[in-house]
Formats: sequence, C-alpha cells, structure tokens
Amino acid sequence: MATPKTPDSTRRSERSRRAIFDASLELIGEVGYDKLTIEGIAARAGVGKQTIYRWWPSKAAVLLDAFLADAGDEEIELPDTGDLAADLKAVLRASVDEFNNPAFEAPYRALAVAGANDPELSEQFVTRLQETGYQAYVNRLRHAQEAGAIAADADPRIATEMLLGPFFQRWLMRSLPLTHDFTDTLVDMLMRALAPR
Amino acid sequence: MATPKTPDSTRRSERSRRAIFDASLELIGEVGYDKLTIEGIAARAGVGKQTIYRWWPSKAAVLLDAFLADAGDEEIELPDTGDLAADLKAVLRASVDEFNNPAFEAPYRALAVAGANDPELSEQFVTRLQETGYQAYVNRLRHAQEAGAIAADADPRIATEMLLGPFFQRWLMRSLPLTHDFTDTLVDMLMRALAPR
Amino acid sequence: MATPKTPDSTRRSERSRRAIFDASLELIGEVGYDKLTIEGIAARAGVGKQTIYRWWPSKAAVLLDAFLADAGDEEIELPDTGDLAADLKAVLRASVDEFNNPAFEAPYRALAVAGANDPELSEQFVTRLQETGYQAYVNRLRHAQEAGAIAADADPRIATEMLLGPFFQRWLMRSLPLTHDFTDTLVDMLMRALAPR
Amino acid sequence: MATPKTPDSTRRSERSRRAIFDASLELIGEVGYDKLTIEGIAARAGVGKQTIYRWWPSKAAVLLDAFLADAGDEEIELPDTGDLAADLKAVLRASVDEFNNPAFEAPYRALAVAGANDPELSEQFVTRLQETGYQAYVNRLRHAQEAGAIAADADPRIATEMLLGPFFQRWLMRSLPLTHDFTDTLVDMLMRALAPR
DNA sequence: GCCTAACCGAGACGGTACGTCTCGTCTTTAC
DNA sequence: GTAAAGACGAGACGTACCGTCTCGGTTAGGC
Repeated sequence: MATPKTPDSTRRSERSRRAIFDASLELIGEVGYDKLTIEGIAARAGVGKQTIYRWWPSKAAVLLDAFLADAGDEEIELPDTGDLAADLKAVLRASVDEFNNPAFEAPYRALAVAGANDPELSEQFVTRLQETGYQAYVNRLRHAQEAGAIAADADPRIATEMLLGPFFQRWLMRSLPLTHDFTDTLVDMLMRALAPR
Repeated sequence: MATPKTPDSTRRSERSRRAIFDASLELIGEVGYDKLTIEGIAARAGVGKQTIYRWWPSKAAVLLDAFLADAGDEEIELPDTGDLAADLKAVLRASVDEFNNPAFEAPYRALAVAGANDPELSEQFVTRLQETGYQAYVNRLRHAQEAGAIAADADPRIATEMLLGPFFQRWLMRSLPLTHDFTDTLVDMLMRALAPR
Repeated sequence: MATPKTPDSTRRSERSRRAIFDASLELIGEVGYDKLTIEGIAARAGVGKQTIYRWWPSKAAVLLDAFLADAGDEEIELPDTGDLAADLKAVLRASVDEFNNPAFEAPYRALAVAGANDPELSEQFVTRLQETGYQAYVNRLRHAQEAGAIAADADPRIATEMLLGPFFQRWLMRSLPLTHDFTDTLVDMLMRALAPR
Repeated sequence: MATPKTPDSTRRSERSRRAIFDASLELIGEVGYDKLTIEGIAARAGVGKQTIYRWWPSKAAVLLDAFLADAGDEEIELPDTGDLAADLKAVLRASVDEFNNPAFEAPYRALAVAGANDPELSEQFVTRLQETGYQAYVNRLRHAQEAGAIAADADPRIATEMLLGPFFQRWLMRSLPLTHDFTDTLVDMLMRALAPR
C-alpha cells in the first residue's frame, strides 16, 4: 500500500477502506480530478474526514491505492507466440482500447497528472503502475533477443520506450488520436530498428 | 494569443498585461503550479483580480500566454548540416539541457499538466507550444527523405514521435533521468529504423 | 439643489439628469436602498458612471435630489378651519396614508436611514425634507396660540415633536401599525396638554 | 439570542463567540456601521469568516447579539418615588446622557438604522432592545394610574410614545440637540395631558 | 460657421468585500 | 475506544461595486 503511516494497524476498518476506494473511483469519473475533494470522498463514503487523513497524505494517494486495489499489483506477462511483431501489435491494440475506455482512463490520467506535478507521487505512480507494464515489454524483447530474433546490441529498455513513449504521449496530451493503425506503425518502425544485422 | 475575449480591445493596459506575465512566471518558479493563485498573481503584479478575470478564463490560460510572450511564437528550424544523425543529436542535447533547467521546466511542466487535465487547454498547449517543435523535426526529416538519406516509405511524423515521445515521457513522469546519452541512443535507434533499404 | 459642484453649468445635460432621477426612484423601489448602486443607476439611466460622480457625491445625494425633484421644495401650509384638533387629525390622517404608500415610503425611508447614518446627510434630510413639514405644524399651533385656543406658555415646537415623533417612530421602526386611530389619539392627548388654563 | 440557526449546538466555540462580539463592538466604534465588515470582524477576532457566516445571517445580526450580550436581556424597572414627574425626568436625563455617549450610541444607532432598512431585523430590534425600555415606562404609568395620580382614561402606551418618540427622533435624525431641558419639558407637557380630570 | 472646450457614453483599471468552498486540524458525541 | 460528525482558522474562489481614469464622439458657445 502507498500508506506511509502505520500500515500494520489492525484497528483499521476494512469496511471504511473499501467505501473510500469505491467513493474515490466513482467521484473521479463523475467530477474529474480537480473537483475531487477529500470532503466529497468522505461524504460519499459515509466516513469522517479524519479517517481519510489518518491513513493517506493526499487525495492522489487515496486514488492510487483505490486504483491498485481494483487493478491488482500482479505481474504482467506479454504473449510469446514466436512472432514478436504480432505479439506487440496485439498487446498494443488491447492497450489502445483500454486507454480509450473512460472508466479506465479517468483515474489513470488523474494519477499520471498528479504524478507529473508531484515528484514524490510520480515515483509511486511510475514504480507501482507504469513500470509493471514496461517491464513486460522489456522481458518479451529480451526473450526475442536471446532467441536471436532481434539485434544483440539493441537496448530492450530503449526499444520499449520508443513504443510506449509515443503511445503515452498521444494519449496524455491528446495530440493525435490513439488508434490501432498508429500502434501497428510504431511496431513496424521498431522492428526495422531492431532487425539483426 | 489564447485570450478568447475581445483580444482586439484597444483599451487594454499593456503595462498590466506585462506585469501579470512577469508575476506569473516568477510565482510559478517560487511556489509551483498548485499553489499558484489568481489572487497571488494579481497581488504580485499590482493589479486588480478583475483585470485577470476579464482577459483570461483560468490561471492556466494566463500562464500559457505568459510563457508564449517570453518564448515567442516564431517558427523553429532545425540545423541541416547534411548529417541527419548529428543534427538530431545536437538539437536533442540542447533540449535535454533546456528541460533540465528549472526556469524553463517549471512553467512548461505546469502547462503540460494543466493540458493533460483539461481537453480545451491541451489543444492550446499542443498546437501553440508543442506542435511548433514537432513540425521542425518533421520538416528536417522530410528534407532528408527528399535527399534520399532515409527510407522513402517512412513516416516522418511517426519517426518524430518515436524520438520526442520517449523524451517527453521521461521528463514528465521522471521515470528515468533525461541525459545526452539517452537522446543519442534514441537517435541511433531511429537511424536504423529509417535506413534506406 | 444638493449638488455642491458647479450647479450653474449650462453645459449639463438635462436629459441625463432626468434619466438618473427616474432610474434612482425606480430602482429604490425595486431593490431597496442597500442594493441600490451607482453602477445600477448609470446602467438603467443609460448614462456613464462619471456623469453621476461628476454631479453628486453619493447615492444618497442623488436620491435626495431625485426625491425633491418629484416632491418639490414648496412651502407647505396646514388648513386652518378654526378647529385645531380637527385640522391636525385631518392632516395626520393624510400623512398616515402617504407613509403607508410604498411608492412614497421607499425613497423617503431610504433617505431617513441614510441620514441617520451620515451626519452630513442628515442635515440635508432634516432641513430640506423634514423641517418643511414640522414648520407647518409649528405655524398652525402658533396661530392657535395667538387666537388663545391653546395655552400661552406651551412651546409649539415641542408640541409638534410630541405629535410627529411618535408618528415617525412607529413608521420608521415598524414598532406598531400606523393608523388613523393612532394619530387621532395622539391629537386628543396633545389637546389636553395644550388646553388653556 | 438572534441566531436563527441551531442555537442549541453544544459544539459551538464560546471563545470564538466572545471574540466576535468584542471585535464587533470595537470596530463599530472605530469605523462605523457602513465600514464594518464581516471580514474585518473575523480578522480582528482571529476567527475564520465561515465561523461568522455559520451562526449569523448578517453583520446586523452579529451586532445585535453582541450588543445584547453586553446589555443583557434583563427586565428593566423605573424608580417609583411616588412623584411620577420627577421619576420620569430622572430616568430620561440618564437616557439623554447614555445616548450622548459614543460607546453606547454607535452600536445602538447602527442597529436602529439596520432595523429601519430591514423589516426582519427591525422586529428583532424592537422586541429585544426597544420594547424592554418602553414596557418599563408603560408599567410605571399604569402604577400611577392605579394610584389615581393620572387620568383613568389615558393610554399608558400612547403616553410613553409621546415621551420616547420625540426623544428617539431627535437623537436619530439629529434634528435638534438632546438635552435635559428637552426631556424635562416633554415630561411637563405629558403631565398636563395626563392630569386627572 | 468654425473651434475648442466641456460633457457625454462607455468601460478598463486598482481595490475591497462579498458569501462560498475546501483545506487540514481539533473536539465532541454516540455507539 | 474508535470513528462519525462537524466546528474551527485559514485562505482562494469568482463576482459585484467602488471611485478614478482614459478614451473617442457629440454638442454648444465664443470668436
């Protein structure tokens, strides 16, 4: 958990914890991050404000925990059919759909934004939410590299960033629409760069 | 200008406009975006609050105009020495330094974050601030393409996103440090992808 | 006129002056004194704010002039039928009706209140509005005194105050309703006090 | 108390209540009613604005409670030496002094004025502040009436108004100075009117 | 019959206060 | 004995007016 305060407390009310998470995710979808308030969460959850302040340092921390409680911290693994390009395209297409789904996008965007503002939170966001995804790509690429499918001197981490950086950028800043075509093209470009020589 | 309200008014006080811009940029550096307030800007600028509300719809809009008044809207052009990789590396290294400079980074990050939250603002941010830079890369790549230095079937726009997406992503989320080495590697990877076949 | 500033100017726009008076009297009835604003008067009158500030020092001064422009400054005289009590009762009954009429009462009350607050204005209110009425009573009583109808040692001024003080008090503070019965009783009481001995 | 909102709340801070009353009475004396602001009271009292808005609907309501907290709601009784005229003169002389004392007059005038403007408040002012005094006179006069000292058919209420109306009127509108002589004369006049027949 | 000054409408300006909202802390009550 | 309920000091929000200050555009004498 993100809670830096006595995470071991056994006195803590699980009922309240769930109610706070539910209220947070409901409200973030209804009013957006800026108008999400601790008071509002407490009221919706039927909980005293102090109960929130006792366990979380900010609304972003509440939201992060709420989001993770839903999403789970479990390890992610990319499919490995032997066809790297196909695997990457499939996963990215799924991600496009996910990031175009308001129910997912609202809290995730809120957390990304909160992280961009606050270094302390961004560390949490990156390691607990974003890095899991990145690592899955890095692992898949390393496998391909071990199998000789891609150049031995390529850095899987950089390659991953060249895939997900443009993806994330389009999504976050809405600079251009996030489509399957777009991610397919990204993969094609990347495959050229990674081709063994 | 971002001012949606009668930007042609000749009655407007240029003195106040400048004072508001100066105050905004000073304060964003001193207290950060979240604690930047209209009230604070007005006080620092020696200006009535209404004078700000009269001309801008939000503190983000003020900041955007302030930033642009400093940066200027002028067209940017990338150097063209004939050596594409070297040119890209040089420009990206300069950008790395710029984005590591607090005086530049504070307002730019504030605007990026505000844009990520607010679709209306993100359109402004992207077209007026970000797109200028992107277009310069696209132009430079198109030149190289016309000269036969890179593959004819590559999309300069996507190529640019594969350079700047990872850059922006590292900077915004602080996932990993933004270094010259990093951008050099990005360029090297991209050159492989763009190599004529 | 109450205007302390160059009242002789021939350049002054009579049209604006009238429009300001009309707007003031309309607005005082619609929104009350507290919510009567110079801006509101100017807007309703289709006049620049400066035109009001040029000629009057305060909204109370505007209202006083507006009220007097309607009411006129003319001398008032009480009827003299020879029957003092009957004359007083008749006049007071008429006043009761007048002070129960909203169109008259709103601006008059506003001015009384403004006067109660501001010594400078109260002098204007008393001498230009109230004293005219008082003097008419004093004159009528003095006549009666000269005719031997009331005690020679009675002070007509004090007698007038004993009539109009209770009247004004009930009206201003709404302590009890202002009725014909009430003023009749006041006159009866006063007549006892004034009976020659 | 004038507080129309849950006056029974036990959660309320007595310390803040007192501080607000003190600040109100200090400020009304220093700056007058028009320049008395909720913001100013809060600042002087070291209290949040909301704490005032939570418990009172207007600055006039605050001031009324503040004044009553000082003055107390206790029953007042006029002296009864057997000599009605002397008793009335003594009490009225004391009142003259009181109403000529700035520390008393500032808040009382402010409340009278506020009451004159606002029917809802005037009811409060009259019943809670003014009526107490009036009743004392009415009681004293009734005693005298029962003792046969004044005419049996005189209305004590009207008699009281004939005493206090002129008094209040002179004071409020500053039409003429409020002196011992004046009130003595009023009593003398009244005694003639009340003489048994 | 023009010139020029004052007045006019309009409305931006630096301010102040409004009444509301939310913050994060502190206190009381009831379960 | 904990947690809901909510009062508290603090302070920003966005609005309404204040009284002052330009702006051009009439408008009316004095020349």
